[in-house]
Amino acid sequence: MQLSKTAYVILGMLRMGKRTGYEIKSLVDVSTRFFWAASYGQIYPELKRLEDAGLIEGEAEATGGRARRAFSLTKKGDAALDDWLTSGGPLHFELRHEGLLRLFFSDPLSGGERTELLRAIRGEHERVREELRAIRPTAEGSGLEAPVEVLEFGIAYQDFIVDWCSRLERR
Amino acid sequence: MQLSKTAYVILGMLRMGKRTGYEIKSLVDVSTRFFWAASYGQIYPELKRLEDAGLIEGEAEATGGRARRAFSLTKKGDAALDDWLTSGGPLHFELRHEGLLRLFFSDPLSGGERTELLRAIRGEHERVREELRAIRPTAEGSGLEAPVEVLEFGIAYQDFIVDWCSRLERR
DNA sequence: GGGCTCATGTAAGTGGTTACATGATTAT
DNA sequence: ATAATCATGTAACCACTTACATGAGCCC
Repeated sequence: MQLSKTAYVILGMLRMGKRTGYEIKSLVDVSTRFFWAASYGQIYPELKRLEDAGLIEGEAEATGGRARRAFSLTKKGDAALDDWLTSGGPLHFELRHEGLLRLFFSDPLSGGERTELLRAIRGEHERVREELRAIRPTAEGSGLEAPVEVLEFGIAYQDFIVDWCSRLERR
Repeated sequence: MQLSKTAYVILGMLRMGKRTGYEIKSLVDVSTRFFWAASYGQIYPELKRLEDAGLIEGEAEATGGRARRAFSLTKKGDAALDDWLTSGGPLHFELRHEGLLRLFFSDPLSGGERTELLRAIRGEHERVREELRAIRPTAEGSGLEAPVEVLEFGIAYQDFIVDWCSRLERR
């Protein structure tokens, strides 16, 4: 029963507590997004698949508002998540970075144009860094350790790229 | 005439000289791959589209061996590449990192299991770092500056992640 | 009344990978 | 002889994004 990585994002979020698809998406946007994004177009169909496979179960909650279905892990889903977390095998890693791509081909550009490009790349990463700093309180308030550590990594990671751009700009 | 990023990879590679689809793929694998990968399934159809759009032109070379078609940039293709290199707008940036994802959900794991996970992540990045170091001579022999700079970034980047893993492992 | 957040979904499209089919030339 | 490399391409599939449709409740 080959699950996609995004399926594990959902299982992981559900282990932290019963949640709706909407809540999962909101959580992803303030946590895993910078190293694993997910859209509604993935989440809702995946919830359906996971439910059909018996890894999660949804419960209708008529809270007066619009109908909502909150999901929780079944024993089977809990086991599947653990299996994935502790399994060996290669860890998928992929980077797509248009800035580096442009820089790679930048030899024919003028010095000014190259500096401008570096500034643009740095700007993007500064922006992401600020976004990550903004969600720090949320992560720290969760009571969990790992999300904070990963977030700190994210901030340090953006810092690293920002510094590298600055250094190159000065040359 | 919206071009995909991968189309620009092709245009960029062709500006460096006339090349076949096979050669482009080989070049990508020893240069842009770690921040922008491309497969034959993308390259050959994209070459066709670019030719139809008049951005590149192919010339059959009957070199005795199997029929091969080497492509070069047209003026139009050259201009399109320059436009992209100097245009403003947001730079697409995306990371997918299964290791960080697992780490994010690792609170329920034992200390040993978490350390094992960190070691696995570090191992992957050490492996990529060695691959990048191995292609250093190729980049340096190209006579171009930018590819070397970007490669050095790649190595430093892998180093950064390796160090971060080591630090966490010791805790 | 208007805009925001909560909430659920789907359809169309994009971008990309994997696996396959084919075959000549070159190196061991 | 046989394995690796050069070389071209396609079909099926997968993962993901974007845009849309719908609508209730809540705050100003």
